Amino acid sequence: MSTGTHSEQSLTPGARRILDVASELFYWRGINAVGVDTIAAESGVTKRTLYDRFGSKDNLVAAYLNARDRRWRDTVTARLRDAPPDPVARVLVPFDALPEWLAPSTRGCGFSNAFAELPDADHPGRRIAVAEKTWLRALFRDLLTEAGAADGNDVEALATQLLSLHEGAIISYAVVNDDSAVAAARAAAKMLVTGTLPGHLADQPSSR
Amino acid sequence: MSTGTHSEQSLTPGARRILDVASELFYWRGINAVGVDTIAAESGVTKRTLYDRFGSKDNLVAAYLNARDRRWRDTVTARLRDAPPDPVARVLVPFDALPEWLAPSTRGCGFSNAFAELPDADHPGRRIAVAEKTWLRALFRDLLTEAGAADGNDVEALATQLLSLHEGAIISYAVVNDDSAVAAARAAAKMLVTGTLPGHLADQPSSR
DNA sequence: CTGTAGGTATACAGGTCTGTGAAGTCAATT
DNA sequence: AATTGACTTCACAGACCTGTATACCTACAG
Repeated sequence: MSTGTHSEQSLTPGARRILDVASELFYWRGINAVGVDTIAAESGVTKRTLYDRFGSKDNLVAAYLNARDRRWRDTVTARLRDAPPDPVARVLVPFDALPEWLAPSTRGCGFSNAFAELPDADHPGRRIAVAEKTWLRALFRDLLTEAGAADGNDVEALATQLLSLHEGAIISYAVVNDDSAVAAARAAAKMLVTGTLPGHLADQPSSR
Repeated sequence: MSTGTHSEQSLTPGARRILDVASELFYWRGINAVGVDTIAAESGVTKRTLYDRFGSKDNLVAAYLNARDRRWRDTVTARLRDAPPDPVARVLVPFDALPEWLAPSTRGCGFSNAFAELPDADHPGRRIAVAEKTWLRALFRDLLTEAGAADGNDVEALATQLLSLHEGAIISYAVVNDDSAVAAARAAAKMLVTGTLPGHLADQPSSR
């Protein structure tokens, strides 16, 4: 029992600190490079407490990715809520959220990194990483549909293209250290969207 | 001495086997998840030999990435050599090389993965990963220039966009398991290139 | 007053990690 | 005949890994 199912804010103070410290260390040093001893020590907590709260390192990794996933989705949906109604602009919202999300980081995307570190398809952490990208792709698809794209191959292909641009921008930014990567990817995304959508300005609420 | 500087084909049979095995294991299981004991055993070689040939695990990691980098660059340049002279098609060659390069893999890009696993900026392996992406971006820039793009911001931004599409396609393919990701990214790249280049068909050998 | 939850401290089991040391084998070159 | 390169076997250091066990402390709720 213990953790995993609820995963809510029902964390004890110690567990909260453990998760915060673990998140920081997992992201910056890598999941496999950080041991539970370090996490416990850095949290001001004994290893016993860590295992009482989280059960295993794998669970802690999953909790880290889950929390990160929720933060990311909340960030995007909040920006969508406050975004202007222009449908094309809304499609680009995930790109607008990126600079703040990536901050100064040279560490790239925590989910892609986790994917790289967890080859086991059954690892709960890997599943969360996959779910995050799947969610983002679905979000692009939905936003495109709202923007008046006809259902069909075009929407699917365009959603994939936007996802690729998005993920690739993070890599270009982190690996090649290209500060303009996100803005460039956003511009490319805009071009693709306006170039593919049928009503090129899509002002009227679609043809349905 | 020993390894690192020459890095050529001057490998002893044992070293060759070690490098082959290590490459396979590092790619599929992750660098930090594979120990030298496993590599030595799987190579039919003692740990002593491994250290005599490569000096350290970090060196072996660097050798792995170096070899992979060379294979990738050779693949792309060979395809460029055999490619038709159409300048736009030549820009897309790295995308055409992807399906064969990624094969059935669900493990994504070995360099991005290494980047995720090696947070230390001084690690020789990380440098190689960065160099690979930097090279690809420069290649896109050069191919765009040959395609008649005017020097300036456009070329730089477009090169970044192509790199992002390229890297993102690998992630979409590996993480989301989207088989069409590479083709979609290629189509997007084509759209961006033809939409941005001045001479929209760029048939004449540029304006210089 | 008696549990229970959330801790603490310490020790340890059983393993794996990278890396080295000492001594020796075998084949090819010089 | 001597040397060198490639390699083996075995042992070991010293650190780190995940995970558990024993025992105690404190605050609070029924």
